[in-house]
Amino acid sequence: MASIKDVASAAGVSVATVSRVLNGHPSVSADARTRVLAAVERLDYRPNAVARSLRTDRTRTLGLVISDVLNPYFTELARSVEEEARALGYSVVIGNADERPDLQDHHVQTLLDRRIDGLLVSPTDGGSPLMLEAARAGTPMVFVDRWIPGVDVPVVRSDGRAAVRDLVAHLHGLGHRRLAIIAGPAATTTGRERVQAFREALAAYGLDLPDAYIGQGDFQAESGRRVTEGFLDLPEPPEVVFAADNLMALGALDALRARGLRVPEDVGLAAFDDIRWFVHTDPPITAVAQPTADLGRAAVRALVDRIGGRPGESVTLPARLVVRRSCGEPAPERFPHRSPAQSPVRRSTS
Amino acid sequence: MASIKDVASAAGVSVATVSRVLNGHPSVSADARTRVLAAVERLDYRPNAVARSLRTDRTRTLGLVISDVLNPYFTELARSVEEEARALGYSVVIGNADERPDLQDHHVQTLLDRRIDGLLVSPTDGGSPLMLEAARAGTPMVFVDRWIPGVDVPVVRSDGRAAVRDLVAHLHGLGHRRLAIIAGPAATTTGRERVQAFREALAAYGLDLPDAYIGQGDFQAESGRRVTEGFLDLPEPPEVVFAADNLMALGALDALRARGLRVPEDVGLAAFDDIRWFVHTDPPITAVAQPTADLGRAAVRALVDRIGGRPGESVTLPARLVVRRSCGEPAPERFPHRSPAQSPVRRSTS
DNA sequence: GTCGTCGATGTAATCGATTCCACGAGGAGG
DNA sequence: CCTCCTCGTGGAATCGATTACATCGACGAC
Repeated sequence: MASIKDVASAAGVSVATVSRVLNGHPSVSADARTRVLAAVERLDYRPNAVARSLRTDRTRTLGLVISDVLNPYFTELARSVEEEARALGYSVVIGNADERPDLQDHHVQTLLDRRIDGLLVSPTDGGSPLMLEAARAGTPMVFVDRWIPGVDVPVVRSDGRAAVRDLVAHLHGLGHRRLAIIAGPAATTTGRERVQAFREALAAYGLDLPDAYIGQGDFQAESGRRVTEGFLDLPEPPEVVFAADNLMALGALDALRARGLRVPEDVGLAAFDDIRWFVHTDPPITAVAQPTADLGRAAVRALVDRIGGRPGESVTLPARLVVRRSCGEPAPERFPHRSPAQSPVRRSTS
Repeated sequence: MASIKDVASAAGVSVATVSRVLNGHPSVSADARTRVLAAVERLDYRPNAVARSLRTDRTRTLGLVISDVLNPYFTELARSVEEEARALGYSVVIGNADERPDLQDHHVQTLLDRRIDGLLVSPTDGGSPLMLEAARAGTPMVFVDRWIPGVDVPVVRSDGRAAVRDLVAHLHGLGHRRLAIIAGPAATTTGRERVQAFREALAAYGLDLPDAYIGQGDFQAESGRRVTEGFLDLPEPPEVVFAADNLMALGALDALRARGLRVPEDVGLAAFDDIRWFVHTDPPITAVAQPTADLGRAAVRALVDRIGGRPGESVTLPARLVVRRSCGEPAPERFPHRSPAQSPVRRSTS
């Protein structure tokens, strides 16, 4: 592959002049410029980004470490991050942690070794020494979705409390009283917060959240299935199960189906994180929707600010409730001609 | 950040010795080795991958350009690619083309500029000059899922012909005769092949595939919706719609619902590419499942072979049909406890 | 006419690693 | 005792860019 030297000799100038032309430096004669550009064209020359990065100490690359690529929420986040980054002249390298702290550290380490300009992380745990150290060492960093408390790093996330209150109001209005939650890992902020928001919302209706109705999941489908089975084995199973992410909702649905239970007649189901497929599941699933793409964009802007030496602001955007049929209430506008005979009927499950 | 020089002076040796220790070169004294390792530890030293790559001309990075991150098929592919690559000591940089040739070229160019060791591509079109040139210039390259004919590059893909034959047999057995397909872009191999396989399978049953029953989609949900609406407006709409990927199936489902049609009673639906949610859609969707993770692994192995100077073999794995209820046949084993009263009841929704 | 300024250009240092080559010490073999 | 290897080590070149500094010619001001 042609190097800057080849271009220089082909154009009859020095490498300095070639570099000036390529970087838009003003003091280059028109003649030299055209000769250089012609040589570049002729040789199909492309600057070696590796060499350039070594010299300038900037890679124009952002690292994004997400918790799980198979989760549509993160995939949408990744897409908006890449889009915004591209608009700002950066590339994005994605690392998938698969909800495993060791894999997360592997990717963080690899990205730091590659000297990325900044790091966007949705931590899978309470904070690895590696990440804390990187933050302290001054690596430009921004947390997105999840964060690590006590670290001085901007956080871009969504606040689901209002939406969870709306959800509980909705469930309460439908007559449900025994509400359970499939929680995410306690090591994650979103794992804790969603339980907390749910508990507070229940309290506002004088409802309790007993320990038996808090199932410990790990944001993966299999844990949703396992926890749901536990709920169903209780002497008094919950009337509605609220999954703290969409994959655990999928697992919950698997478990309910395996037992031949109907949703919402036998057990209601709701999820945190909305995805397109929820419209077409049987039944359509009521969910708390985050403004995912906005989060991604805001996170990139905050990170690029940090890279540029500016402070980089934390952002919190509200989530909203999307009511569908999985908790009992029909969504009439989607099925305008549905007769009363088809409305959900409450029946015993055991 | 500490450099190799800092380590050298801290350990009282030359940079050459530090480099030898770090790279496991045999001729280093035990004494020097321990001093170097101690200094590395103390300074938290990590080799600068950028500098190393410049010198060695190897980045230990693979580029993966996929057609659409929002498509669960590609996301699963990306995951298995990263996993296998990591096992072989490589990192993966993903570029999302969003089914746009210009974006695809942008990512290919960026990856080449970064001097990735090899490129894994699922081309969105018939072959950009850029990619053809890169292949000709000797960049180690492997096509996965889709490919560009006439280029001497290994292809790792899945053959859906047998599964499509099984699908048509299934549909024919259910009494369906008017079968339509939502095709992918004609510029992609998968776009063409799936239509071709469908047509051949139909021919085996003496069925025709009229032009009116071939809708031109672009592998995105919106096109599935649009094409399906066109089908429904025909004087004689098809009995079953076969979507050439899962996103177009989603769009088709949207369109069918918007018209108040029932699946499969009014119109059947099948899809190429199976995803977990298809089990829980209303109704569960019959699909052709690719061995996605195997494809990803095989592609990485082929690419790493190429990088190592070995030939790198093309691989074709068979897809298989997964029958669910969306074309008319119930899958009883999935709902073992369902009583007759709870069986799907045929009712009008409109 | 001389001097200072400015624009265009080239030379060379530099980034942080790897690696070729030379060199000295020490041991084996004659 | 001398020669020849081998081993451990350091010096310096190198990868491909950017950029500080020096140089040189032309031109305007005095």
